[in-house]
Amino acid sequence: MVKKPAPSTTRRSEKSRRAIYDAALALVAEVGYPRTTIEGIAARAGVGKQTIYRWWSSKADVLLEAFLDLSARTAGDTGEEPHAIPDTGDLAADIKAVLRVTVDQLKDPRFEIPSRALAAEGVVNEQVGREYMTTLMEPAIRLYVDRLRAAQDAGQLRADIDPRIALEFFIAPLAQRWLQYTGPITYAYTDTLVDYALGGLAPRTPDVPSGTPERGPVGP
Amino acid sequence: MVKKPAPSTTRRSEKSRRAIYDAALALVAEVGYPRTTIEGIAARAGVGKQTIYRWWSSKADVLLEAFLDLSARTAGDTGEEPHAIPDTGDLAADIKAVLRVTVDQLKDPRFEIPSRALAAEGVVNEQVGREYMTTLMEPAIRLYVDRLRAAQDAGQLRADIDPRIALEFFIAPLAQRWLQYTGPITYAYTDTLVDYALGGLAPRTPDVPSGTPERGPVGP
Amino acid sequence: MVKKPAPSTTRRSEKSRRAIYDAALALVAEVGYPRTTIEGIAARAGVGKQTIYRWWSSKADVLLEAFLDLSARTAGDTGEEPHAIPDTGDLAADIKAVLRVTVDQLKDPRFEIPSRALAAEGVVNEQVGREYMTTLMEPAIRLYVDRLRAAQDAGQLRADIDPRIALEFFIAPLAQRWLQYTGPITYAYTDTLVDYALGGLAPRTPDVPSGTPERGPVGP
Amino acid sequence: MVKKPAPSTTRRSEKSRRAIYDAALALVAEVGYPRTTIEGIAARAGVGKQTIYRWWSSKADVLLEAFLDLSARTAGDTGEEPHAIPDTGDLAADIKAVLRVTVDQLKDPRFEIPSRALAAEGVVNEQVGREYMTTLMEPAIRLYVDRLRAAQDAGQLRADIDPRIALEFFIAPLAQRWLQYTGPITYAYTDTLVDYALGGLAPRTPDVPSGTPERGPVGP
DNA sequence: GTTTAAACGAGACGGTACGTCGTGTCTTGCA
DNA sequence: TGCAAGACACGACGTACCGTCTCGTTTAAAC
Repeated sequence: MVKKPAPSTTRRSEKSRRAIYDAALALVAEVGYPRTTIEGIAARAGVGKQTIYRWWSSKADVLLEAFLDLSARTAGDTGEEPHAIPDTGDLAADIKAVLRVTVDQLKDPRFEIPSRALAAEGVVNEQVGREYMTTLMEPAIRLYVDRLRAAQDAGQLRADIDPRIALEFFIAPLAQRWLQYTGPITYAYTDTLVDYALGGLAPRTPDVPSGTPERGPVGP
Repeated sequence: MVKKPAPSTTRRSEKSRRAIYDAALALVAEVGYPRTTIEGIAARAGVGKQTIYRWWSSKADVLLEAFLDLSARTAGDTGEEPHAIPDTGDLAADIKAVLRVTVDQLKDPRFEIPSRALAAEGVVNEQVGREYMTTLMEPAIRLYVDRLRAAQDAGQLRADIDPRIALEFFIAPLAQRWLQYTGPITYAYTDTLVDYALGGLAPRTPDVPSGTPERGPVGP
Repeated sequence: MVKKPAPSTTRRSEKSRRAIYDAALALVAEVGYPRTTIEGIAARAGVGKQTIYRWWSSKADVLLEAFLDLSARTAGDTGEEPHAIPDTGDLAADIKAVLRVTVDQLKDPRFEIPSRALAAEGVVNEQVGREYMTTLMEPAIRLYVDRLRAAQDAGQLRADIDPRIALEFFIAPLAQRWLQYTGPITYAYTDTLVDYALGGLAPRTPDVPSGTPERGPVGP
Repeated sequence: MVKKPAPSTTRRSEKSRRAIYDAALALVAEVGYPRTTIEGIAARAGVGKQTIYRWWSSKADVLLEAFLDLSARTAGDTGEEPHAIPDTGDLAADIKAVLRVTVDQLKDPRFEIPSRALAAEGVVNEQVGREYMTTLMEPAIRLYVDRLRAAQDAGQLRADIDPRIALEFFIAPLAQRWLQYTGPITYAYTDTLVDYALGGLAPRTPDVPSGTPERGPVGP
């Protein structure tokens, strides 16, 4: 997790690590990311600053790991969403359900503040950004890919669609509204996204069943 | 622009403002946003710190205005994209063309570094985020809405589609790839986005298999 | 006073300087020199650390100046000893009187603790040592030289004596006992020093009135 | 030597002790006393920090013992001065000779740096100061006392002189010049000290003009 | 010759202070 | 009188050492 040269992990104090995670998450939640400081985390965790610098290279790094740990623990508690997207046979309904859970999570302050902080840091710090992508988003993305492939096998999705791109229709608009305040985030909104994405934006013309839709203005 | 109480703007030194804009953009480009400081901007601009604090409330605010000014000047130079999305009658082609310009811009370091910095700040600082949205994104969004409405009038887009949501299929995936390093940004990619979005992801069958309620406008 | 490049002294805050002097002397008196820290001085003086680092280059430097200021102020209050060694015509009595004052001062904790700290620092840090010598000791030394020259003129002191060296007989033994705990410091002791120094250690042999006393063992 | 409670010395590693002495002296010589750290000594000696803390109570303590060991070893090599001040019958010459050796030693960097460091520490830390006095200076002082007593017996020194005080005329001025940079240290200087001290500063006249009570031993 | 308890090297730990940098406010002197 | 220059109180930075505290691992004494 973007570690310092990692001194022999054997002697490492588990208690300190836990305390640091807790302090970091608590402080970010209480005062926000920019006003969370390494000194503050250390003081709150009852830990020397050096203990943080020994194991992590930056504030973002601490928070990333703390958040990952939180996610892991939360996932451990409740088998919420982490294992797979349900496959009831109804692709639209399945994805809508998952997105509703995502909406809830985006609004849960326990998750929102640290993950927003990490996302922001990742925008400007490519290393953190890629780390965030890899450890936090990629697993979820893979679940979408799996579900979409299943849908293709079942003929519910066009076979020529790249699932890696298709899933962006579900999550990217939501992400943008969340990250950039471009609009409200509701169940109705995510439901609509799924409908639009699956059905397409252009009118259904019987004579053009599939393939590239752009063929210029159809004259009358 | 989130100003301080704004002392009588009449006496304001135009020369200082220009110098501050230039210094801010130059520093962000050279050392990145986090290592750009107000002291640094003041020193580089040959200006007292107080002159910055008098007119702006934060580093983000300075940069936001500086970037806006840059955009305005650039737009003034070349009538690039700012006025409207072309309407050749071919919706897909028009949007693809615009997205290609957007791709170019996202990769132009002159724009990328400051706008990425502002986007990051906006993620974590809601005030900046909304300001960024309003002043930088909203104008572009309106152009999309206009073009999509025209397409609806022309029957190239389903009439029951909300253009404000539809346009997110074009820009949100691109934004996410750019902000969060979730994938490469190419012309082929944006072209594909347009195709998928307009055509939909589900196979075109007379009866839509999934339980989506909007089955497209049922012609009379 | 071993200053930093000395930013234009005009803007300097007199209040801060006073507060720093007071805090430094108080802390040294209370907790001793090694446990006096720049952070502590700044906190006690209600001053930013940078204000100290701006004007002085080290803890020793602050204390040296503070002590000098204290000496100046004290001298201003009481016309104690600073102007001259009295000349009653009786050299021995005059020097004994001055040394008694010195003994008192060496035992006054207000002076002892900081000057001991400075002396210690000076032993190991030549720059501080020379500064200490120049600003604190040299003026006193000059007074001794003056008085001894007057005694030479009056025929109370051998004409071939270098006063610069002679005075060391009065102050160096005292300094050594004080600095190195080589013996108790009392009026009787300093009186004895004066007597021994003026009278010499070797027995008085009428036939050798002056000149170099070492002439080998005198036979029978 | 101000030791920690001293765990059973039997198991003690001689090799480590030697390494610590060497490292301490080397570091003090190389970077000076204040920048010599216990961590540094441990690292250089290839020894755990605890091994130092187990046997010594402070940096000063380590160095004091190391220096004492160095002195012992050096004295072992060359029978330089440690045993006695020569007694050729010529008191002045004997003391001058010893002081010349002292001058050489004060200028030998091998001795100067650590002993200056210890002296400085001793000025400010009474415990170290007394230890320094007892273990390093006292033996030498005793030699002076012995020699001066012999001189008294031989009638070369006034019988009413306290040798413990008299010897300070020889070593205190030298010590002060060395510790406090109050003047150059040369053979000529120490020779002069001896001459002045033995002969006295006041002119040799049958009746002593100044009011000093001790007029020398009044013969029977 | 084996056992066993110490001293050992290594180094993580909670702390304190370092000296530097940037913040946002306040003050001074020049133009 | 507005502005550059910059001193100020504040506070976080990342580093260096402190002295304490485990960890295995020698190693020398006691068995």
